Amino acid sequence: MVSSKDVAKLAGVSQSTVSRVLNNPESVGEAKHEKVIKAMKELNYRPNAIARSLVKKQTKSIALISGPIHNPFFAETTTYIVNYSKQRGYNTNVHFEVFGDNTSVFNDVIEMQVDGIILSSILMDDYIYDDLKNLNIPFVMFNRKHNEPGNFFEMDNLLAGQQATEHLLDLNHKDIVWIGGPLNMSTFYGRYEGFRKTMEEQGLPVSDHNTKITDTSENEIHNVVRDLLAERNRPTAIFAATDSIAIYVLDYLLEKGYNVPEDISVIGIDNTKLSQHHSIELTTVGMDQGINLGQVAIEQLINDIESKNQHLTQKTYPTKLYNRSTTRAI
Amino acid sequence: MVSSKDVAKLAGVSQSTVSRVLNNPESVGEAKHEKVIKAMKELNYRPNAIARSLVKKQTKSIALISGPIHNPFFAETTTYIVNYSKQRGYNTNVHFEVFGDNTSVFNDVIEMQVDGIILSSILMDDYIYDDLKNLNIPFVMFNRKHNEPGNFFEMDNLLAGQQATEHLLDLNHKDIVWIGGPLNMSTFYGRYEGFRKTMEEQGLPVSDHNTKITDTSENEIHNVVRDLLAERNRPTAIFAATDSIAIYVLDYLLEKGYNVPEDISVIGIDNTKLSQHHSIELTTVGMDQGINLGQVAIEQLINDIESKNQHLTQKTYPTKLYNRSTTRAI
DNA sequence: TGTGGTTTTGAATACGTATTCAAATTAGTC
DNA sequence: GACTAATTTGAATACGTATTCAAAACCACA
Repeated sequence: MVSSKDVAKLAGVSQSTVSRVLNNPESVGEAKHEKVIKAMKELNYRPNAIARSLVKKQTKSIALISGPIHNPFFAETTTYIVNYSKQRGYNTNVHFEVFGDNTSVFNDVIEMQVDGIILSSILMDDYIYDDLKNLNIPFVMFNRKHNEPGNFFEMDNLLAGQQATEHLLDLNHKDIVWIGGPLNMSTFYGRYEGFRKTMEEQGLPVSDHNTKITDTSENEIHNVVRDLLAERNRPTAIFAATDSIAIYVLDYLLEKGYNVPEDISVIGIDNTKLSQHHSIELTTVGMDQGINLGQVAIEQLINDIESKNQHLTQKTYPTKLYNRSTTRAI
Repeated sequence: MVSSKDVAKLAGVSQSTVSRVLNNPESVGEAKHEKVIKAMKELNYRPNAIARSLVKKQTKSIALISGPIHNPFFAETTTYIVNYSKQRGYNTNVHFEVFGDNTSVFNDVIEMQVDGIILSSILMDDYIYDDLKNLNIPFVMFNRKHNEPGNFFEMDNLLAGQQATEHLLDLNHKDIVWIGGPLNMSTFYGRYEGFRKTMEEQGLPVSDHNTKITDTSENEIHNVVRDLLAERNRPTAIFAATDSIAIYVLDYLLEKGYNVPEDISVIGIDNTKLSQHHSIELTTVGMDQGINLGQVAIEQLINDIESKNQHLTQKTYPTKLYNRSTTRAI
């Protein structure tokens, strides 16, 4: 490990001067400047970011706590977040949520002294929220949010749930099953409430019978669908709370020889890139094209980090139906 | 920022003792131990990982330089790598390759003093290889490799290229177009060579006419396919060098009203999860199910970091055909 | 040549932790 | 109770950088 001291010795200057060449080149004289540069090259010197972080009290890195990237929604946001952060000079520490308990993830993040945190993975009532606030470093939530106020960026989940349900109702479906994740995640909560309210407005019952809570894994989705198909009165439509779930549902239905939408309609939410693929053509609900929640959130986060402004930013984007090929009237 | 000094003061002990409670609890007496623990809780003390890294000369973090995760292959490897590293106590710094020039990515990585590097994104003749070696920290390559020897994990790309080509030849295709990325990436090079050799063994010509080099972006793939379809003699089969490319090709063909495989056959390589989806059923070539290159590579890397063993590990896994629904005889 | 002001430089210090080394305390034995 | 051995503790130092502060060097001008 060659340090700035080594460079200093070789160049015949003090370590301070080496440091200045790096951070304040115009403040050092022509002659020494050249000597230092030459010595750096000769020794192949690389400044130690860890040491710099310690003294400057900023690591130039952020933590991303993301949902699983087999879900194309999170693949898209993660890509944007990592690349944008790099462009702004920040490294990204990526963590994937641990379903059910993110405590250990948060502990890692906190010790790493990141300059900011961007997370999609928080529960509405997550006790971790207080820790996060006490850290006194900027953090933003995207996709999901917490009950307490904070910076967040989300789609209008309630509206999305309504629109998806209305679409199915318009197509005369009555036996609709909602498949989603835990209701203490704001996305699922909103999408479920949209479903429930719209159904009940039409006098249609919503109960355990037609709402299935899962951990959103492929396996469990398949199990749920298998059970559904085994019932005497099969649903005519499935409302998957995310595109990712919808795509698992489709996979299983097709595998078992069902035709979609002839035998059963499927709708998702998110309007991911994959849902648009012409092999899939998933009917879904999503925001205007071009809005990437990861994008707006990371821009906000880095601006917050650098300007230290403290006012909250909360955005809830409207949604609309993308009517494609996996739903039809009965 | 509450430091170990603050804890020490409150507990009435020295900072050394606080440090020992953290790292060597059995070496500190009962009474002081308790006092320290209590003070830590009271102050909500969190050790500063940056400071620890500086003195211990290890950051407990690794860098992943990955191909784009819209390619499901990389989504799968990234997931495994991040989760496994965490389990072994390492944070993962994720970087996505910059097509054409990864210099700035490597600079970031080097300065961050990571304990190891795992990368899929290196060119066969990448000059960065020397820098990497000179760093004297463990690194492993997966998927792609460099000309110089090093730790790597790959599929047998040459074999894969042969098998895909043979499959198409067996189906009587002669007008086959190969679409891939730059040939200085070992994956594309091997897959292309497998294609070229197999074609030429059958006396079929391989030239610019039927080999299309792209940057593998959706846009450019679409452009290539558009041009192909516009030609008087359309190819009867497309050999996409990755599943990701194949899936873009499929999308475009379907969008333009073509039927696959009736109008044109498409084969990929990688056997990604997505290729197995029943909406897609992509014929492809891949390794035995269950082998995740990211998995074997990250296990090796962390073992190398912790044992400092220096012998090379090089694995080239055999491949086989996964005959699904996007190819047929003519 | 001398004065005052400006620029360039280096010594010293801080960041928060782990660790070495020697001092202090405790335990164990007769 | 005295001595030795074992355990527990704290002071000092190191890690590699940025920064403060004062000294040194340079400059312009009379």
